[in-house]
Amino acid sequence: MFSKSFGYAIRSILYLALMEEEKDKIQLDEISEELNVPRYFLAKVMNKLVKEGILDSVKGHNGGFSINEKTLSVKLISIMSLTGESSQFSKCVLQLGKCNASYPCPIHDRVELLRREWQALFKSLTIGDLLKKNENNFMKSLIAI
Amino acid sequence: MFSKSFGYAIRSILYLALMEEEKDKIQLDEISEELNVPRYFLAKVMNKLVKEGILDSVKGHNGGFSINEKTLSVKLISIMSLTGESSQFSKCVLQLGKCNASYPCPIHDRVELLRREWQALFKSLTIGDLLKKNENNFMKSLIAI
DNA sequence: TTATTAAAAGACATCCTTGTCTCTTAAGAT
DNA sequence: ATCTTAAGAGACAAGGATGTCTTTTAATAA
Repeated sequence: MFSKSFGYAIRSILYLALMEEEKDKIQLDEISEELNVPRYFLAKVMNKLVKEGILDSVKGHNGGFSINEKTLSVKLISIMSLTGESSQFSKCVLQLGKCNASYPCPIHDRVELLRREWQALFKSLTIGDLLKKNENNFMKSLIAI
Repeated sequence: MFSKSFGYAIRSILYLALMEEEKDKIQLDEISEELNVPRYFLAKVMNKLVKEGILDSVKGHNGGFSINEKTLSVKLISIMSLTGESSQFSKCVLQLGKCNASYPCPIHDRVELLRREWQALFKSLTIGDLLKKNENNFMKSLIAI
């Protein structure tokens, strides 16, 4: 349902946001170690985020990744389309090419309702929203076991 | 989100149920042709359904697949676990191994609500329920384009 | 019993996601 | 200018879902 890339992306962004006061730039090595995420694979995910303008990066000495003015307002749905799962919201559960309100598959209507809720959630939720939940030991919850 | 196997399974079962009055046994060839589904792959899916007792099959001359007394009461969630997507209901969206009500990830709570609805839907819906929607040209909606 | 039929079983290829490694590029330190 | 550092780019491998083909097994017809 949700790819690993998506999870890695969200967690990395949140990590950068939470660490922003301590350091303005954070290296890939630190992120992958702290969050327990495969380093080289994460590099590609981060790269996509940078290209999309969701994060900033600087090469070379004292380089690294950082959030920018846009980051906190990015909606989760944007990150989902980057990592390729937004099609989930439109694909027919029964894998029919043609399935819509006029020619519904046998579960179309019931599934459509729930889908709308998911879509609404990820269209409205931003990175900033997630950070607001940062009451207590939030950082710990980013780390994979 | 939902595998092709799942879609193939549901559609095949519904096809068998709808054709029951015409023929008591239907061959793989007919199903795969009518529903536009890859033949050999479908064979494996059907085989799982038979092993699970959801469908019956007879080998050899005049053999084929058919529904049984159990079929209509089978819940969609059972077919989902056969085709391997029921784990979707428990896996953390951020791919964290440890994510629960006590140690929630940043989106845990909101996702959990929606998940419960999905789970409830597929735990309650049966093949028979889907057939009740068979008001008009339902069969057409089983055929992939 | 033998031939035919159709499912079952198993080998193999393909595609996509994930994961790993090496080389290149660019930024800062010296 | 040169060296060091860290991101970027590209090649490659592993794994699972999907798709294809061949061989085996079992049921019926003859």
